[in-house]
Amino acid sequence: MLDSASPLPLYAQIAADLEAQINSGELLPQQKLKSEHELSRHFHVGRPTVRQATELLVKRRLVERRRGSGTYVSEQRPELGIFSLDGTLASFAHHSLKAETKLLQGPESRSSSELGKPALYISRLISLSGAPVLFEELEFERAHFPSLKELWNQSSSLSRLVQEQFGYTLESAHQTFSVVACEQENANILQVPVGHPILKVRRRLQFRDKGVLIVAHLYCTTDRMSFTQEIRP
Amino acid sequence: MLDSASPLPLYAQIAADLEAQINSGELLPQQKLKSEHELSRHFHVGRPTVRQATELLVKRRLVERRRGSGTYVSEQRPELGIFSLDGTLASFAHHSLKAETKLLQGPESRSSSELGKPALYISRLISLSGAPVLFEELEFERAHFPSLKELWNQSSSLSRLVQEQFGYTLESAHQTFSVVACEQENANILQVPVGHPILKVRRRLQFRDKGVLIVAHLYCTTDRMSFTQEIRP
DNA sequence: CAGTGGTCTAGACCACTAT
DNA sequence: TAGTGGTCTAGACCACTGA
Repeated sequence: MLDSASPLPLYAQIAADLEAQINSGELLPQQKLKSEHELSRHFHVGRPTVRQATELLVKRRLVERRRGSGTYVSEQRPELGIFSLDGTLASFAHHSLKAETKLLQGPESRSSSELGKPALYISRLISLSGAPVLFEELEFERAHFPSLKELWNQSSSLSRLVQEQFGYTLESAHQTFSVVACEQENANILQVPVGHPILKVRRRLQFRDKGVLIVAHLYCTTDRMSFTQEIRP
Repeated sequence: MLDSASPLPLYAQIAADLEAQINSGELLPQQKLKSEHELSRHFHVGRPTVRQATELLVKRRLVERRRGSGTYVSEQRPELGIFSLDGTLASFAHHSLKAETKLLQGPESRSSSELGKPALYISRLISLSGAPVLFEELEFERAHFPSLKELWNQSSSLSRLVQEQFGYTLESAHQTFSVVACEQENANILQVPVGHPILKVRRRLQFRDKGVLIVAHLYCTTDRMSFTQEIRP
């Protein structure tokens, strides 16, 4: 079950195990987890180790503890708004909006003006019932994402890719908001008149020990769609 | 030193003690804290308790742990961008911009359309070297902020007021971004032509066990000033 | 009432850092 | 090598919840 020799600490392995049970549906929302004492016996570890594990899940709001009662799977899956840190695409899935994503330019090499280093460029367009609402340009520092072209999958979450495939830890995100007049090229893509005011967001993602590895520009037509974000302190 | 009878757990008391030392300047940035073993002896508690305490400070980025070396006071005080959760005003202070804030309408009672309950209304204008850049309207659920008029202080941080004076814990913030044409009233205030596109942000602040107690509307002239935000996962 | 999570102790071994 | 933080054990007492 658990591997003491693994570089992953026991509590992280336990957390991963519990998370897998939640994701697989073995543990349903509002369902009570085994008590800490039971888990302690089940995994053959001390209770503090179990607590370290559930602590991780509590912080990620996958479970909640109720004193005197038990630990329960959270009712609501964490909802993500656009401009969240978890990626642009993920935020649509939770709103039962049928958003179509179209990759405009696949991963291709480019010299980045913002990263100051060779980069991989991706642009995509997200539409809602046929109307374009969000045009997104992304640049990845190429040296840190060697096999991005192969791993790239249009339907998967970009943030998950970075986290799970490359193992980089997002430290912070810096975003700048401005209202701009839509330029010719973007006007064609977003199907708005040239000069139409749109929301532009410049996003820079900083990773632990790595610096800024990803920059993105988002162009949003807020008259067709509300863009929301949810933040937790 | 520590009070075992206090409802505040020991680790929280220790964290508060260390935080006070940092804020008072007793502990300077980059300075090393006593080792966990030393702190354990000093406070007459077990080392896990000390770790629980520093864990709180690590999460708030006041200190950072370096394995094999020690625990150090963080170099940078956490910086805040506008649209952060820590309030609108605070974000200017860290950018060495001389922003003037003018209270347009003092705390006054109003029925809130958004909160659905009696509210206290405040509006203020923030200018940069004479040019208005941000108009902010705030509504507080009146029943939860009884003495806001008296406690209100134009220069102090609003978020600190809520946290420290009223003791409410911010749970999450929900923000919606849209580009709108400036209406007559706001156009006068922001000194832009009627119909000029501006960034509007609707912000709802949710507090633990209380629900949404504060809603705000921000109107930003992004052509005069960049609005940025920094988020940490 | 029994069971739960919240807190805490007094140790232990390890990997890592600095000297 | 000595000291540090990272992890873990095997207990303990408490306040709280729910039957």
